[in-house]
Amino acid sequence: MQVPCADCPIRYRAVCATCEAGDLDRLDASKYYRRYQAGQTVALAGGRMEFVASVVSGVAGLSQTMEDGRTQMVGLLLPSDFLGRPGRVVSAYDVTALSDLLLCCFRRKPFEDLLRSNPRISGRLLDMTLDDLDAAREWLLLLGRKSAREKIASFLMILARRNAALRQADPADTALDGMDIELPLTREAMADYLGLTLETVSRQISALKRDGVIRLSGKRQVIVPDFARLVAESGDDSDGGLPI
Amino acid sequence: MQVPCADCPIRYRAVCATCEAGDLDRLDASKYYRRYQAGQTVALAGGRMEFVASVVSGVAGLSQTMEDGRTQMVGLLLPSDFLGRPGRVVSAYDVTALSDLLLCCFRRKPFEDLLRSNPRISGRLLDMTLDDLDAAREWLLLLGRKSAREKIASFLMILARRNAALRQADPADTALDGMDIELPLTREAMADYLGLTLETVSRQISALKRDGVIRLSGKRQVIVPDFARLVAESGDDSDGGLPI
DNA sequence: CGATGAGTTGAGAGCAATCAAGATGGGTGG
DNA sequence: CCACCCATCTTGATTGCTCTCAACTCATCG
Repeated sequence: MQVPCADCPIRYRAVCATCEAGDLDRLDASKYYRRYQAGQTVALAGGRMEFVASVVSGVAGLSQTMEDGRTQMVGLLLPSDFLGRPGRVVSAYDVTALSDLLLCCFRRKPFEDLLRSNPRISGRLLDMTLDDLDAAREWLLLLGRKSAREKIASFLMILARRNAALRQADPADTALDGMDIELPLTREAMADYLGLTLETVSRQISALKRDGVIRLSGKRQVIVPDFARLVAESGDDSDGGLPI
Repeated sequence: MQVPCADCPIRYRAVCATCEAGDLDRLDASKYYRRYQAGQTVALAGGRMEFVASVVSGVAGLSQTMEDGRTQMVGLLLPSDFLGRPGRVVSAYDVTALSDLLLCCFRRKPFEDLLRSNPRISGRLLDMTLDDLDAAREWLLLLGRKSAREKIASFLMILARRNAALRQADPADTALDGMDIELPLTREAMADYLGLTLETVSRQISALKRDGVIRLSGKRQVIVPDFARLVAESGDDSDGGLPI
């Protein structure tokens, strides 16, 4: 049921990436797995979250809701991403399992002790947080300035790049032609993420399909015949941006 | 010209907040001040930035530009904020002085050595980065879901809260009635920040003034007679959100 | 086989962008 | 001291993209 850290599929990408054998023993001792079904709530904004965790498999979303019900997803956690803020037990966001989700959880106290005593882990967490910040800033550009069509194209690119990174493939654009992308989100979740309505998401996906930028197999499987074309549609610079 | 760390106006809010006397001596030894005039470029995206820094006074903006010229500001650095990413000499963003700006700069090598050897500083930087990430996520909600009017109101709130925090005042809403807010940005810079055009910014400021939510003295000075009213206009929850 | 949730498509409305003039105000030079 | 200039800001008219509201399709599951 629970995999030892040394055999973990996200061993070299998660917060534990820079750990040495001794560190892993301490993590192994204080960790436990938790599963959530698609749609389940992991934590509520303002509620206590007694652990921090790494996403082992599946997708989780962080979202904020306004009084009148408008919601915006503000974080998308894929395998190896870190969930929770050390030193703060109260969650600032709603955390939802967008697909079936497996978390590797650490009780706060031992994890925070480890953070304080182990510069390899705290340094790794700082690096990951800085990456999250860069990703959030990419997202600011997307939400502030991109058209609906560009938003969809950008989102597909992100998923493709993350997929490639997890498969250890070269994330250079040219290597991604013909890749199929599994959409782990409903149209509504995509809309929450992209600052659109689900109807607009649906329309733009249809339009990209009609224009030959993507092909669909089922509702949730996207094939990108020409990745450079997708990049052009996204409005991004030609280079791949920051490494994931 | 250069103030010793112990007398620094941002001593207890910047990256050096948790330093002890000995740490400050090392910082004092490797720091130097740099001034920029409003509008000057501090660094270009893709260019080298040989230092990291704390903002002592003034305002700096981080922004991203798309190929066709659309720009989005992705960070607003006020006094005590940290500029630059340790371990990465190439700037990911354009950095501009939005007003006259004074930076307390640290050469990378000594600062990164200090980060590695001193858990007080690295812990403080992690905390500040997590705060930046929370702020960026607030901004995602603003860009993704708020109306132009709500964006302007939210922006004024942020400035008011930061002002209050710097003056060590209680950032509780009730204490802020009658506060005057100096806008350190042009309408265009505000538009870049809010994902709007400068015309829309101007129109919405006029509308808020017409409706009695704010008063203006000159173009750049805003008076908020009733802070709760401004909060209501911003669409935020009634509580103050996360501390700045 | 009806019920349900997810997704698609259409028609119309509304908000902010765009295009286009003016207004304001601080600084400079005659 | 005044006239002019330029950047900044304001305001108006129109356009266009996305939202809203609504109907319909499709697959899955009791």
